[in-house]
Amino acid sequence: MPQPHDHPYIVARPAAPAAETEPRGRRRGLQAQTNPVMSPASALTRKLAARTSLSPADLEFLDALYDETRLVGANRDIITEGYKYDALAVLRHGMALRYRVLRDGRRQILNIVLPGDFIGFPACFFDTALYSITALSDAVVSSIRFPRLFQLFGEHPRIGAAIFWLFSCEAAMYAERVIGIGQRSAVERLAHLLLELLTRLQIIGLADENSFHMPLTQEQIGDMLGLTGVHISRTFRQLRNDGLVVIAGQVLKIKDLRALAALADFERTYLSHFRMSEALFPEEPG
Amino acid sequence: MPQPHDHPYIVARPAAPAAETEPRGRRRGLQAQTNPVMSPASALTRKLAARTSLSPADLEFLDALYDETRLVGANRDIITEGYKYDALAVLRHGMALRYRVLRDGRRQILNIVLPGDFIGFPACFFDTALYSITALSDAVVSSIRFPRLFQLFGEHPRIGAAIFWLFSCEAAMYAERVIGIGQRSAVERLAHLLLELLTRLQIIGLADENSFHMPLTQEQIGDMLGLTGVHISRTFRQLRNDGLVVIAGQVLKIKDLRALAALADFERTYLSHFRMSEALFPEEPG
DNA sequence: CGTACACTTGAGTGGCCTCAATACCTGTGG
DNA sequence: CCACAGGTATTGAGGCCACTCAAGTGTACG
Repeated sequence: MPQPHDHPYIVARPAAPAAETEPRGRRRGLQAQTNPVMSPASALTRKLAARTSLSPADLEFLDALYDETRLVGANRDIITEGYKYDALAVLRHGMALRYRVLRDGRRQILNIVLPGDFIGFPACFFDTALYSITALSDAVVSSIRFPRLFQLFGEHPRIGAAIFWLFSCEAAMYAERVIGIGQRSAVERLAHLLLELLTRLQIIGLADENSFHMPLTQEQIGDMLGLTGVHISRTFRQLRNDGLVVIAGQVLKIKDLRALAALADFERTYLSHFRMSEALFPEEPG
Repeated sequence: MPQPHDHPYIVARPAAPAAETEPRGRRRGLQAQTNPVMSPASALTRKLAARTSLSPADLEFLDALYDETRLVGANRDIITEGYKYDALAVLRHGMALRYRVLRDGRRQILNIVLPGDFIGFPACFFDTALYSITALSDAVVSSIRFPRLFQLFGEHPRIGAAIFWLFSCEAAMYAERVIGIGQRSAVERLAHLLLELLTRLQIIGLADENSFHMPLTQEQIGDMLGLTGVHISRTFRQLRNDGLVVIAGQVLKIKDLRALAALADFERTYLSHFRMSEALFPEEPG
């Protein structure tokens, strides 16, 4: 994957446009990333394999896991609130936002969906979707129909348990956001979000030691943290003035990781605790 | 259980307390559920049966579901953050709070756990618990060890799917709280909480048409909504002045349900949407 | 009758919001 | 090439919602 660092989150685009100064040929064409969609292991497989040991049969099953794959253009809904969906899906490529719009137009972004994350939890377990999910960039989504999901639980218990555990992570991340919005100040929330993004992007190989490409506008960050975009700008300035972060273009670099973590009360543990309890595996498979 | 009316929200107390202002013989709504503590069906079984049809074998399995049962006194932790737990548990009796305390002492209450709710999701799927759960009143907790849980998924797929769905509800409730704290004002949040409590208590038969016993102090409500207890007091006054609610003793009565729901932008659907998708059952069991 | 706890209410403060103006970048079209 | 529009970020002025601090009430309990 030899791309520079313009849009590091687009994993598979072969000819990624370099810097933002360069002229780019076509804007919203989807054709670029079609063929090498997911190289040897998908993001989901990587996430699972990092947490539990998978048998060759498991890996084979994961390779043929998806029922259908579709492309979603940037800024288009993958899931729309109120509609019915009867399959679980996985975001295999690109990024997306899960959000809800209230009657009066206020919007709350619940979380950012990264490659390898599930889409449709908890939506697909309800009769109609509770939230909308919109693609931040061109995205690739694959679906898993329920029969296959249950087959999975029956025949590949380790994968089933791991997926169970991924759902737990999802719930835990919502809970962490409740804590953040409920109790922390604007700087703390922003610092926490930056560290969360850095950590999650590192896990799937889309961030280096201390910098990453910020995929969100300041207004989106505000909608995510219960603040206004204007105030996000002021808060960023504060972080910059304190020498904690540097923003160059759309690349955000964390200059003092320890200080930022201390400010945010960020416990890396809360993401590294995201390892599966061994108790989930009372018996080893053959 | 020999104490007087000090903790009236303890479900199973035979002599339900009266409101302190008016000497009426029985409390409204609390009367019905007094003696049949957990009789014929547990709260969990009732919740499941309301959503899916259970075979006699399923019911029999549910009756013998629990591995051990223990009592927890009021104000004692059922689960403590940072410790390891290797079983899923169900709150069978009493109420509890799930919360996290930050370094500087701020506390965020994530939700209130009612009879029939799971304890230990997502805690038990991590190596150490992410949050603490403390008993509001004397409580009865039963645990389900993992082997039995997996047995359940293998041998009683309908129950397994239903439990899956309950976890989805849990995640969705966290997400709703994010939306509430992130976007709504103090009155809206409080109104929403009151309606959520009313609805959830009604489902398990602990509330009547428009009133219920408020199990939380105002400071606890504040910690739940990201506000201070003082401001909860002011907000309650506003709701009282507007003729929306009445508080007598610890019984909260909603006088104008429609107006309160409109104020809170409360969609009853968001709880009634909590019915399981039929898609979860591609095939009927025998 | 004194302590403890929850609730109420007031006065003053502060964090974040709203409104608004400006600058910048990018793509589009004259 | 420049003009223009749309989206994004920055910065200022003023306002409001919720906070902090504090005093006072009512109830429960020893």
